[in-house]
Amino acid sequence: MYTLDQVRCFIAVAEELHFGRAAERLHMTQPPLSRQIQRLEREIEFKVFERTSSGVSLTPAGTSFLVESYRLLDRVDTAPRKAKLIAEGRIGLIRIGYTAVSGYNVLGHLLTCIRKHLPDVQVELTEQVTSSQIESLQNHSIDLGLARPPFDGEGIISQPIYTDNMAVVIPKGHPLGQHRDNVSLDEISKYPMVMFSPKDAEYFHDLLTRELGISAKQGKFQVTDAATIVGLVAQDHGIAIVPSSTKVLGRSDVEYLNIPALADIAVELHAIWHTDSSNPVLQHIPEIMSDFSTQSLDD
Amino acid sequence: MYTLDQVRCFIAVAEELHFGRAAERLHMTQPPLSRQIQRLEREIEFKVFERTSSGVSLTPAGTSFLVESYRLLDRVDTAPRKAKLIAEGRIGLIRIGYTAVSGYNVLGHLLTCIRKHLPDVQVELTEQVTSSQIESLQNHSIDLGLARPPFDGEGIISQPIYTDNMAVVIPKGHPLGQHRDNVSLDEISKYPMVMFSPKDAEYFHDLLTRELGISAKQGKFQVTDAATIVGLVAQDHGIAIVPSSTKVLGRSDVEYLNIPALADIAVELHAIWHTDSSNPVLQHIPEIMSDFSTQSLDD
DNA sequence: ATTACTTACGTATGACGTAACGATT
DNA sequence: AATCGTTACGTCATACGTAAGTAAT
Repeated sequence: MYTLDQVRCFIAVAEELHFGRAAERLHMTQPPLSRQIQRLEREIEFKVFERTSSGVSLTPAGTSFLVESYRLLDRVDTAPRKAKLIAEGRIGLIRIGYTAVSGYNVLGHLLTCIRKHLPDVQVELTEQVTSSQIESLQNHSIDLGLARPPFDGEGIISQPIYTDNMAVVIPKGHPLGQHRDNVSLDEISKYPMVMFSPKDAEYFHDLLTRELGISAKQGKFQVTDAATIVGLVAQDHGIAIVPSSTKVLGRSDVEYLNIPALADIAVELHAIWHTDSSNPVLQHIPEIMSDFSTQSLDD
Repeated sequence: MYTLDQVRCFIAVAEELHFGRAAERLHMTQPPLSRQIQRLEREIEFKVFERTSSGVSLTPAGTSFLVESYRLLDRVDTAPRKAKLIAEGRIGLIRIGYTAVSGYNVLGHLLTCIRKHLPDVQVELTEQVTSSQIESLQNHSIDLGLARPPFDGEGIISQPIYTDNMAVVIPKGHPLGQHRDNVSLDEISKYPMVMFSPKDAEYFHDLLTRELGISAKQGKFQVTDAATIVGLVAQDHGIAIVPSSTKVLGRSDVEYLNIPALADIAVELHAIWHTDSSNPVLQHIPEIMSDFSTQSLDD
């Protein structure tokens, strides 16, 4: 097999079309250069130069081999640097799972931070409920999740990234709208509600039932996706308690009430990842998160 | 700079994760292998292996460098073969200029032959009149042309590829249609004609005026493109004498007359190329042409 | 003690440089 | 005669293998 030195010799001669000058450029004398070329030609089994009376010229195959040689040396040069960048997590891919609600608000800001810190890292996004994200993290089919507690999977690390609060959403013109922002929970309990699913929206479901004492039976529908809940509310299928960030859905057919009973209820979104993920991009999560937390998310 | 031998050593150890076995696979002993890896690590300035008590493992950067190494060695392996194939004209690009009429018929068959002989050669097609093809050949902006004589450019080589004949084209329902295929030239001269342009369709223009003695003045329009001529005939702007291969245009609003006066008029299409084209694909023109000539073009 | 990688040292392959050679203008 | 690439030959660097060393189980 031929060597990189031979390729470098070849390129020099091909560029100079003169063994003497090429040797000079390579800080060597003609004879060993000549031998290197001969050896290269023996290894690759074709002549790269035509040695005529009037000088040296590339053969057709040599001409083609020259461009291949450039590419080869380029790869030789970039391979270690690229490997280092990959290992440092500065280039590569990060696959992120996110809950639908986080997509309304937090995700965009997170992507901005990622872009800022790691401009050459590709991002792949998949909408997934929390339980599915944990499974994917353990499969190693995603690298990072944006999810709601609890995280009971093995090896899952979580860090709070954003705190939202809950609000009552009612259809436009609903009687509760009259009292604006000063409604008690008891009041609300009189109306049928669209509830979060206990399975795929465990966090919100438990929050409503446990923390607020709302009966699951009050819900005529059990829905996973907050956007769907708001949609059902708009179409008069009940009222609901949803994260405030659903406001960015921008629906004009609903109203939000920031009632006192919900004022102290904080709903947390966490970034989660797996301890033994091999993706080097995750190294930068701390710096990205700390940058993220300095930004205002209000809109 | 690191060497390919070092890369091969690295791959062996990375695959075995064991210096001893890797050395065995490389038909050498552990010490020099160990030194090769050390040297590699010194050259690329990062450690590729973690030497722990419990054995050898790849560092993150080493893991990335492994995939780069595979690609590198792959290129080392393919570069000479690729160069040889390019030089032999078995892979690469051939840029072909063709006249509009040749596109109706000959071009397709030629491409079939090229595909058959040179399945891995890409073909780029540009419609050009003969004079423009010659210019492009001299510019080296095309490699091959399909054109009509004469070829008076410097260094142009031509070879006949297809012989067509001329036919009278008349609009459907035209009085000449009654006599079907038994019309004299004199008869035709009574009707206004759509003529070929003397500049961009020199070959056909000269054929009609010189060989058949048709006066240029008989033409109300002078047109470059045969398809346009047939279109104008269809719309009753005159009759015309055009190559028979325009029949493949498939227009039902015109009729063709194969009159005796045109029976012996052969119109030739040539493949043309330039002596000092550097495109190695042209080496295969002879074989392609001889294969082409054994095929029937009638449809 | 054994296993496995690294360091030390002597040997040999091979790459360089000088010198001589051959071919062309 | 001069230029330029190749062959011949002696020297030195580099890479190998053997042997000894070191660290961990």
